[in-house]
Amino acid sequence: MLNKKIADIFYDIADLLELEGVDFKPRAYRKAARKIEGMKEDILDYYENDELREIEGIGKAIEEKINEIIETGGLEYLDDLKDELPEGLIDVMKVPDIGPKKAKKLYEELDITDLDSLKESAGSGEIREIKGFGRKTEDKILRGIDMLEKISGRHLLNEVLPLADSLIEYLGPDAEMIEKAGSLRRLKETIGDVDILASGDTSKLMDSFSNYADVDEVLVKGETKTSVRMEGGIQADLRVVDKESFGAALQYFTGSKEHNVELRQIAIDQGYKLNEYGLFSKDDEKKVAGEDEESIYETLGMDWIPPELRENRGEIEAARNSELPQLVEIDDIKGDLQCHSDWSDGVNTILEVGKAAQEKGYEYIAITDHSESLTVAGGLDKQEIQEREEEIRSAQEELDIKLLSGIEVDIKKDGSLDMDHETLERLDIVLGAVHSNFRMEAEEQTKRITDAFSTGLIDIFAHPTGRKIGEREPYKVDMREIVKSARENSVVLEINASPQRLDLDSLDAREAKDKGVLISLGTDAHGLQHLDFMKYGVGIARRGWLEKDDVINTLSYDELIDFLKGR
DNA sequence: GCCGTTTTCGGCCCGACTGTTTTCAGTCG
Repeated sequence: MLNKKIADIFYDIADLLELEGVDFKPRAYRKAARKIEGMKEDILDYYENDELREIEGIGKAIEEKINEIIETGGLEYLDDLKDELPEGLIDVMKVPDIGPKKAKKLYEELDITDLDSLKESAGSGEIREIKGFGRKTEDKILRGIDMLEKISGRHLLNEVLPLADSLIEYLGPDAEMIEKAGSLRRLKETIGDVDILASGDTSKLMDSFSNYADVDEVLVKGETKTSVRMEGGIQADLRVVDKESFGAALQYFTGSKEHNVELRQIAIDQGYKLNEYGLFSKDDEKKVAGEDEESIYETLGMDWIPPELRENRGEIEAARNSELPQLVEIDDIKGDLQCHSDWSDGVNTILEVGKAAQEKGYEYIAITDHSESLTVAGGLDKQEIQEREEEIRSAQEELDIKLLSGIEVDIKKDGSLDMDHETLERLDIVLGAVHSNFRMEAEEQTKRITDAFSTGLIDIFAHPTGRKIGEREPYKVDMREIVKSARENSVVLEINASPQRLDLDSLDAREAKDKGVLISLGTDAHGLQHLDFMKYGVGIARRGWLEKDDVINTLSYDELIDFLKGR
């Protein structure tokens, strides 16, 4: 989509300008990028109607740049910036604790131009010799690079899933059957590459696939498999199989590897052989199943296992005993329990958020703006919360769904809450969250959080580990203690559905469920398009074995209000 | 670079923390 492309260009410009030490411009470009990225409308419409300037954050200069991008496909200004400083420095800045100043200094002093040269220099110990740097910084750089490498080559769900869906739609007419496979079908938090399985006219499918508009380069093109690299560096594989083997291939290519190893062993034990072509009897090599997945699982004496559970974490045994959970589904979700309005750092008005939620068919949505101490996000004080109340009331009059007046209140370093208790008690819903002092020791951090729980004022603990995938490690915390305290204080733990958070992760979510703690799903939307993140949260919930009753978003509005009042 | 108006340029979010210093710069949220 063009909005995304333009936004990405502006983000790059902002980074490069920051490296040059330019003031304020980066902020202007980021603001414009965020606005464009978050718009529901196609920016092309604004361009065609000559209305770009009406978008907040777009003035004369940025309008001209958008025109240039639309008309020429590129932007000279960005090319010039890249000539002045190596593009790889943008990656260097992704290492925690390296910002524009340090990145530029590393470039000037040690000729570090990208992550590779940074790693080399940090490893050789020459970074600590630079003024302003030291041993600790050097260590931290090495650890930071490690983290980045761990997810390098992997992509967030929200980058990959829409891409896979449009590919499937595009290939659909040529295919008799077509499905996502791999970690994408299992809805894993990060995705290596896009796996698509199809049956139909092989050569036609392969040709269509390699001629897809977003394909940058065809890597492999063969009889059964074609691999391409798409715009943005994501690799996509298309495999074509016979219709008779589709189920077996889908099972095989969905994985996980661990699940498949276990399943194949079970097949052997029962006198079968399982591979991507089917389930075969060992005696006469006759195919006994394979056209669909269900027949394979059934023949092996178990229920069909939803892809999200296929991690060899007990699902096979449960399937054999017909004890698989009835996993929560997206259609069970009646509302979104974390989102931000323009009262804090969201881009949309409360009414806009409410209308969008209404269009999604929700019964309710919680407006949970930040509290005062999160100044970067324009957090609200007591007075502003009261003023916001007015707007919520008037928005409510125009809506068929219910707005919950809420807050995402900061849990301060000492475990106290960043808002007076009377105000919190008056609100419909209170999310507590940690946004500062990430580096406390586990014991201290845990106490901070459990102390906050014991105020009795927190309904939901938001993004419980604070991780940002590929950007920030979770803070150190004793999750078992948190879960225990949540149970004791009737605090609900959130699965934050934002694809870069997905926090709790599926393992912690399952642990919470096992200990009798309820889960809430919140998209943490800062723009309307983020409301669509709910499906990723549901994915994590499913991977965490959660059922409808484990998730409070499945409650009707009345039930939810009763629950919040009664807890 | 945008915005808003004191209509022509000044203000733009800023406090906490860390690691490096020896009183502060850089990063982060």
